[in-house]
Amino acid sequence: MVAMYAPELDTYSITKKVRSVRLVRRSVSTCWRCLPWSKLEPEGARTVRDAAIHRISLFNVDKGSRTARRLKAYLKRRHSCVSERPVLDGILRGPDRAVAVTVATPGGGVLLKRPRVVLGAAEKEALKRAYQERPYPSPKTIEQLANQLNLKISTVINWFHNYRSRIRRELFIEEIQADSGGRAKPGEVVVCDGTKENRCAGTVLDQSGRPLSEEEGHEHTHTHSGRSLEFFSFSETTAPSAARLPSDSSLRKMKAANLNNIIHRLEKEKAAGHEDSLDHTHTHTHTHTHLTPKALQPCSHSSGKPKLRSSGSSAPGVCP
DNA sequence: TGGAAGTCAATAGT
DNA sequence: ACTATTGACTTCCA
Repeated sequence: MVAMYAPELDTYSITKKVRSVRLVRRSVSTCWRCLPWSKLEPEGARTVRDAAIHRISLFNVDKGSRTARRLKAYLKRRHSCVSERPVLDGILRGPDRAVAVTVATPGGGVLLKRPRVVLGAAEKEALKRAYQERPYPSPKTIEQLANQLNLKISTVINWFHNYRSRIRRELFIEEIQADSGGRAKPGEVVVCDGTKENRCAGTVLDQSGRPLSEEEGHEHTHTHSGRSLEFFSFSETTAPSAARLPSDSSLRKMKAANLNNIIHRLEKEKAAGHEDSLDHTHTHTHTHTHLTPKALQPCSHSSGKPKLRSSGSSAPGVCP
């Protein structure tokens, strides 16, 4: 029910207003009152569009309310606008309450279905290689990547965000499993790809699951390459569920406890002089085991063009 | 301001 | 029809 998501939405008045001008033949109450938010398409969207076109005051909700924000996000996600001034900007404008639905252009703004960007295999490969080079690319690098791949900058940014997030999530699951099964040595993690397509790209992560940037790798490596790095193999049983992980506080607590455990162990190892015996010849595929928070900050400068390779990979940390 | 975390939804795969 | 994947988005935080 919409009410579950937007309890303050005045569906009755919406129905009344829309019906009163006979904009839609279909039952508006069906559109707004009996369907979950996710099922508003196409009726819900049409209703919004119709209302927008005819300048109907549609939503009697606070502009900053969750309903308003959710509606805006919903529309923004699912529609684009051919108006000169986006419909979205107008929908939630107005005084704090009684937000009016308006349309900027004569003839009515038309909400069009926004096509989903589907990255091609070559683009994904290039992005992954760029990620291996620099998990935290600078804005300049992102721009260059976007240009080279003919993508929007926001798409590249989103891709890196999502990619890091999903790698972290999978890592977390593996660490939880490792903790219970004693299989892996957390903190010394070379995570494979994080996607179904290529699970072995060899990304180096820090103790919190954050991949190091290229610079960080150079600056903070050479410390524990003598250790045996654990290559996680993402199990088919856990990976799919990763996208639907519970997000409750217990999970956070588990993660925090796990990370504390990792840090504690690493510090003990360091105190025991493990680092003295480390091989310093390896490159940034291996990460420092005791990175300071500062060292974990993303680099702020660009190292130039991302090194995109068309085939094969000599990128560091890549699994054979 | 940028990153993490969480969420939504389009699309592909089964 | 259902599920998994993944691009895009939001909020929160340092």
